[in-house]
Amino acid sequence: MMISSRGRYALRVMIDLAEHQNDGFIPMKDVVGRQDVSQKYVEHIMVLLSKNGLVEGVHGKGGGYRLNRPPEAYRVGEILRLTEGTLAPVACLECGAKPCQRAAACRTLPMWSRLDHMIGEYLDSITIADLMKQDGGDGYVI
Amino acid sequence: MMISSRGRYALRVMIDLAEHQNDGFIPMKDVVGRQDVSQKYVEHIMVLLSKNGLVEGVHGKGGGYRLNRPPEAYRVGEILRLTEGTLAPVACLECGAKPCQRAAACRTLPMWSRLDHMIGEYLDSITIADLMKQDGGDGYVI
DNA sequence: TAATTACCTATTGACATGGTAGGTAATGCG
DNA sequence: CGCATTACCTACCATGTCAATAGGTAATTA
Repeated sequence: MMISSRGRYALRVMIDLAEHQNDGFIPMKDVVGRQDVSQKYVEHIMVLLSKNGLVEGVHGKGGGYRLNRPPEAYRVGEILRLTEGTLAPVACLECGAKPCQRAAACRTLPMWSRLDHMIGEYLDSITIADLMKQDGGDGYVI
Repeated sequence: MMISSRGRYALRVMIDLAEHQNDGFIPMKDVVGRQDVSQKYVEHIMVLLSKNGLVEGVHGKGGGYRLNRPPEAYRVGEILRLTEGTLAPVACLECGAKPCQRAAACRTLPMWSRLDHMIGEYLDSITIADLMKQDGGDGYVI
């Protein structure tokens, strides 16, 4: 298993914010009520999204969070890389991994590398706007 | 990160056994010496592979492990599903997961489902025989 | 001033991972 | 037979992450 609750919650919150983007700043209390996730846990995630400029947070009454861009300008890959730390399928491909001695002779590295590219390209091809449609954007629901 | 050392070690051992498939039963001591992994840890993995019929183990002097099939008859996906337990990118797609209440309305499920298919199909398209070639079988090294 | 809301720091319990320890059982060889 | 060799078994351990909770502080509005 690759994507943890942290990343999945982040996506769901972002979609929820996108669906209410015309309502000004949305308090987390509302989002959490709709999405049925732990408020205290989501708070941590929001700090991450906020510090990295994906959303803007405003304190106090009438405050909450708001998207900083239109939904079609958020790639799923970007959000997941931020919340998960990496999307690499194996440790040796993680950003900042110590170089592997065996890399040159490794029989499996090309496979991992190609898998990494596939996953990254796929998740970068989808935006929050795509996820607002139930079918994920291509009309085909599995 | 999706594939742990357990799965990566399993693949490396299987490749090593494939490369020495004409030498009869190969003791783990030899494989571990070549692959530079923990013998005690690999022992656990071998029991799993053996119990599931991927390899055959023979006790005593002159014993060791041997592949039960030709290398081209092992799909990487099969080995990884066995050692990792699942290849699903999210918990709700794991085999035996409790059904999610939100599935019907879930905005992200189609995406996860498609990603799951992509990963599975890719890893099932590669065999141990492919991995014995340095380039992974398509002549293109990233 | 009070209510509301984001944000901060610390802690927790559960679990998986990677590995070690110390055996037992089977097999071949001298 | 006895010994070395090898797979296999059970148990344990250290570390880290995950998901969540607790208990605040700071900013903002009414």
